[in-house]
Amino acid sequence: MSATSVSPIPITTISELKQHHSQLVRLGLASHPAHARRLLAFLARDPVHLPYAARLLAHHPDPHPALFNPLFASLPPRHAAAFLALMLSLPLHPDHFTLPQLLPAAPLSFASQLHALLLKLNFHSHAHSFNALLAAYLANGRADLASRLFGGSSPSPALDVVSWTTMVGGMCRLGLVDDAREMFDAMPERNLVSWNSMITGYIKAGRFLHALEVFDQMRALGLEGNGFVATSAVVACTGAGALARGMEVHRWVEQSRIKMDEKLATAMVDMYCKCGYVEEAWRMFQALPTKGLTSWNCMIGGLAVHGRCKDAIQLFHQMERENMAPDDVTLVNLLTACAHTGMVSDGRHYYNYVVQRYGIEPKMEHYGCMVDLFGRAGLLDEAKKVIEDMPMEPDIGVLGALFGACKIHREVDLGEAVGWRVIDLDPQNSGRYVLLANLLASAGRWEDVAKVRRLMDERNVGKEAGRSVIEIEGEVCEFQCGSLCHPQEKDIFAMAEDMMREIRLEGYMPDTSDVMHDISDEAKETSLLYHSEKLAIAFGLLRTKPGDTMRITKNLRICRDCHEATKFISRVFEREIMVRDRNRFHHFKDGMCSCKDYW
DNA sequence: GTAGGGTTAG
Repeated sequence: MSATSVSPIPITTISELKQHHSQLVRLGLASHPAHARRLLAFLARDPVHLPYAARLLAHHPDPHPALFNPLFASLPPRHAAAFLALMLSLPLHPDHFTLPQLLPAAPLSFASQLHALLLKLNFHSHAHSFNALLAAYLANGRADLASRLFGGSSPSPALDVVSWTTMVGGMCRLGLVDDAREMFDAMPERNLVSWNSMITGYIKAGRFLHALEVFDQMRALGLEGNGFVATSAVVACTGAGALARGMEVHRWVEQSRIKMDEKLATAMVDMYCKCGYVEEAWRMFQALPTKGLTSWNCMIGGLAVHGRCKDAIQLFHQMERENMAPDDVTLVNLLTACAHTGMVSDGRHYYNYVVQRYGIEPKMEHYGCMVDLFGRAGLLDEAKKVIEDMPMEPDIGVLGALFGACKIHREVDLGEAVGWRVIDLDPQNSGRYVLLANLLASAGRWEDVAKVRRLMDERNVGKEAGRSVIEIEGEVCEFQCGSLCHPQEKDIFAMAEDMMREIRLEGYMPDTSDVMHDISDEAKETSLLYHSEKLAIAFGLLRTKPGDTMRITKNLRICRDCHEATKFISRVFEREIMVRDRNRFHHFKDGMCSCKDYW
């Protein structure tokens, strides 16, 4: 009788399984691989049935690795290890599928046991097993063990392009992007996965310009690329704020045979939003044949960072009309839109509405948004109440939002208390020290400012340097606070000084309240002049003409003084200036900013 | 069946 002659009754409960099993036993079919696999697949779904599965395997007349292998991938490592022990005790040898199934989820100690097994079985030269072991060490944060295995000589491993790519990707994930780059450069052969791994590695490290360099290098070799590489390139442009480069990637995709799938298109929508070209993002979004949840979220979030709160809300309603249910990200984006425009009552309304209507359980980030919404608006008591009433302990982000609000509204007492708490929770984050020092400086408490600075020194927390990127005629230039290394540096400096002199004549007054040094006012003003966005704007003025738009992307938040100065510059020099800071867009035109000074 | 892509407050 053939195995398929028994009609496959659906198995949904354990009693059904037992009935089915006894029927198979009567027919003498219980050991047939296809039936046994089906029984095991059901039993593996719940740990309470594992002893049953173990009995079935232990008494199988002709056990085969193919019966065990599917369990290894579906069971938690602890149970998988028990079944491996059973397998070895039969004794049954693992095959070439066994280790690749076991290794991806293996914690370190299990991985090293499997390493020993790999050597014993002489699977060292089996690329799949060997690469899975490399990946397991990397996944456990052990680049050292992976490197030793990779470079090992006895017995010499079979390295293929996947081994190299596994190392590159794994080291990038561990933050060892420079080591990964060395490996990447040494690769004997690269495929598109390798190129993409290196590009995404730089993206994860926030080194978008390096990511784009690798992308350029790939294209210079005449390689065609695919949707993955294209998406990564677009994401790199998004991170860098490089609109012209992003548009160039867009053209490259259209000229090549790369298919514009939903992920790629959504990445482009995001790129156009975050590079300041919302209209193009909108066109692409509207043209999407199918709009996934992520696409809606991207577009709503894009409107939010541009301060277009009403448009974001309108789009949310359109989303509802098209029967797309929002998720927790949608809610974050909606609340951000409201928070950044001071629309407190709308924020409160949509929070309640979305949570109730769609059954979204408010998470930490939503409480953070609400704290931000109230705090930014100066309703610090409301913000504190959100924290008191939330069902969990506030995390660093929620407290950070409250702290940020204290900084905006110069709430020195509360801010100091929250600031220290936030610093204790995340002592390596330089931004919090700087914020606290600024807050104390604004109250003239120089001794305490010095205390904060000393603590930063003791803990070896460097202040993150301000960096601004400006793209001129497709060329991406980066400026760093306080340092100029550009062929035109003298001209840029002279321009920066001219620029400040001219806007002063128009009424600009330097705002030195954010300078945390106890130095003379003149020295404070000079230190402001070195801010990276001012240098980038000065460079932009040299290279553009009145009526042009400049786009600047910076890594930190724009300071009060730069914000004020840029408003004047936009009017006096007749330029539109878009600045994307860490949080949002500022669109300066005719002496005003799109944020209406609410940020 | 070991390597790679889109959204999220501060």
